[in-house]
Amino acid sequence: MIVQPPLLALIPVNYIFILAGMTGLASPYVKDLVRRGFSTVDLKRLFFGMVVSGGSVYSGGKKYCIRFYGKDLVLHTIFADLAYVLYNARPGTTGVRGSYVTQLYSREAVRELREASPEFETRRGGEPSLSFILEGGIDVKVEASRVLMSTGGWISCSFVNTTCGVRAYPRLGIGSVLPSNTLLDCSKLMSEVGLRFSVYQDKRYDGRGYLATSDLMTLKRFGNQGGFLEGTAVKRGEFAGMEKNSLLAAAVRAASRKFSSKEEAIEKIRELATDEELKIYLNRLMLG
DNA sequence: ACACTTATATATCGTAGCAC
DNA sequence: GTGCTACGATATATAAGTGT
Repeated sequence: MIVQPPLLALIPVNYIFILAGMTGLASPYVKDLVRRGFSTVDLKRLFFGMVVSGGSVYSGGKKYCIRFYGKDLVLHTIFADLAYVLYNARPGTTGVRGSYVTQLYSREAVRELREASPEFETRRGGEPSLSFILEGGIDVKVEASRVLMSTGGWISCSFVNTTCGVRAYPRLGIGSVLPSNTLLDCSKLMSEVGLRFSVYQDKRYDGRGYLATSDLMTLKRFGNQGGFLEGTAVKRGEFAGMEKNSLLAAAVRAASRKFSSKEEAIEKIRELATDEELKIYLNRLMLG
């Protein structure tokens, strides 16, 4: 439960920010959320979601710090914007070996996060629930699914040999060794926004696992609901560096085709993905 | 508030292999 | 042979302190 002075919490943030001209927001994504009338509570759901799936809390002595980690700079911008809107603080971002850390120093934020997700203690075996997201309406859930997929999710495309050629095999997933509680909440969230995942256990870590699917309907639906947040990239493997959404779209289109070799399949997917990136780019131009 | 350090838990993927 | 599920490697991105 996110506890707030009741009235203020439900006033859409845009009333405040339209007046303020939305100055100081760097991320188009957060601007858009504000424009769409997301309330403070809803933005907190997304903010805490980001922290739980890709950050940490630290409080010791007189220090209160919430951090966010990851290689996608856009996500740090979003984290920083949300922190600004919610706590009127400007977290700093520092680069560490090709990745980034963004640090928010706010006693208030730490208190509220601990309240919303008391089980969140990543390296002490905590099993954070996502109830603070599941309590929200459908709009937040859709956005939360995108945010979580962007911080902890992955898209990959591998290949299998068949007698009549090579077939592409796309897979969409989230997590790797998430605790079962978190995993089930995650799965619930996804199914509530129409995405069907299977739960897989990682036998090496008892009770931990991930969600994954190669169901084309789910891949397409996820894409139609906005997919990964724009600007997030594939981090490893054959398609490292590629925009996640481009690979998603390319893999969906390649899934029903046959190729003469793995190399040909990879090349074709690169081509399709470049097309997608062009489309995204043109779209952005047209939207201004 | 920012920057540095460090160990290791783990994120991310490739592929083997099952059932049908 | 297709469509899944499970397994496992491994490079390193995190997570959490600490120093200033």
